[in-house]
Amino acid sequence: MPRKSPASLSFERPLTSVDLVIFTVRETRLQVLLAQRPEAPGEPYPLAWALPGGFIDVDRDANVEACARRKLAEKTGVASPYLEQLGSWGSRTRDPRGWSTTHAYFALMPSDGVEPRAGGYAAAARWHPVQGDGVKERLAFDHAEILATAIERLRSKVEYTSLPAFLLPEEFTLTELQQVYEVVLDRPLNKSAFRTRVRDAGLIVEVPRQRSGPNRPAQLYRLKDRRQPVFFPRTFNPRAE
Amino acid sequence: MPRKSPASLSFERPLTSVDLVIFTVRETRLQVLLAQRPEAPGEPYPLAWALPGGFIDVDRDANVEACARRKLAEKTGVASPYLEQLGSWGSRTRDPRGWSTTHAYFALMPSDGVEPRAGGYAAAARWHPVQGDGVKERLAFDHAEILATAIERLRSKVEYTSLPAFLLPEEFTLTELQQVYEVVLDRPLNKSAFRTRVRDAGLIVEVPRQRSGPNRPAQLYRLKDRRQPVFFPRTFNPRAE
DNA sequence: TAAATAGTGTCTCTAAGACATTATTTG
DNA sequence: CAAATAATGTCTTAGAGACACTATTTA
Repeated sequence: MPRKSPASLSFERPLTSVDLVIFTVRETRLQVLLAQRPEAPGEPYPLAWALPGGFIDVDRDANVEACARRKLAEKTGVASPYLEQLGSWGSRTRDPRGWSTTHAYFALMPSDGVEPRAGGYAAAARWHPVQGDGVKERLAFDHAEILATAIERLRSKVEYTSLPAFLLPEEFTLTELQQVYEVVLDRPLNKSAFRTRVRDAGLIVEVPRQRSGPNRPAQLYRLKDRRQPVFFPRTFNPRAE
Repeated sequence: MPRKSPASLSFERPLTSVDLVIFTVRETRLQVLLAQRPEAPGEPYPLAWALPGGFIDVDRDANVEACARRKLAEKTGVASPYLEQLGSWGSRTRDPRGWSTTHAYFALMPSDGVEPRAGGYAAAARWHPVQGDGVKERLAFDHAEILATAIERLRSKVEYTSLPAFLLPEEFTLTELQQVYEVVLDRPLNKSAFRTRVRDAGLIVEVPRQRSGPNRPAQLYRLKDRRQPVFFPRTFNPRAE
């Protein structure tokens, strides 16, 4: 039996925030956008790196996802990247200011033309290369755990979905697409198997253009659907989860 | 720029709850545990069926998962079933009492020996058969959406993991295991392929007992690990997500 | 024509699907 | 032995992996 009557709603409420794990690939590395914590009095983890995010504003945000999109636009200026919910975390101890919960989202976007914006209370925002299951810097709150979960989810889904395509600009070659897969998975993939799989899945369409270089030009493609990933019938490596 | 200073923490906080989607298989059907909403004044959706759950108690619950386990034990008496986070929902309108968020978990348990308990403020709790992407009854709040997400997640994971094994009692035959898969997926599976897959995955061990009937007795097995599911190298049906 | 990368073909291997066959119990 | 279900075997097929080979551009 609960000791308090829920009907009264007079009990203490946890803090509620949203955090974003924003991935891109630049310089052939998987990178994540981090914001530096403000130094203002009362702010925990001053100057530490953290996932961009913040408290839900019950007046401005109609729902949690809208809050995530708002913060995403504030940080990156990108209007409609791929966004999916990662999960939620909440405990008495994760924030020194009290019982708090956070709703974590992860976003994938091309790196071209995205310059991190400081904005809000964050002192600075910067791309950080992913190394193993995190970044070099020590993160604020439980953000290392959230980031590790996001990386794990991304790597796992990359085995059997077209997610990495959202890390590329509008038009790309099949080789570029394969390279993004290889960067995220951190292992080489078979070329002909990769191309057959991508073609059979019907997730891309040719555009009437080619990428030129000091070699045979490559056919350019774009995604059929920029919102939803496609699922492949098998994982890449039978050993994978 | 935020209009309010987060440092003060004086802004309004959403309500925070946890909801459970508890699945079992009984009478060869997938069933979900629902609780009836109380009729007390101030309570929304009186007498409607809803997912069991309730507000986080910042004094009793150390974290969100602990809160979920507490509520699970209150409703079913089962101490350690399979439990995984499903996601979170939150909006200004999902609860008439104000901006609210919920952290949804889904649990799998054997039906033997579990009698739903009323407990707490819920008037009654009962197993409801799953039909399609929900149940026959109209659910309170946005619980139909949460339930549909849980069913989708379960069906999807059943294609490539050993999750259904958590719906069975400690000891089971391979035929019983296959039947649970077929109930959840709502389609027949190939017998020899199923057995090869389950054996090769090494998720079960023989117990020195057999199930007798008016026919050849069947070997009994138990799970090697009652906590984590095993991932298969491919989905059952190549057509699946 | 050499360098470089794009793109394809062949052969093998793993595991699922269809379906038949054998095995072991009870009545 | 008949009935019933357990358990296995055979053959086919889809798609990944390894790796060689051909194609097309620029310098």
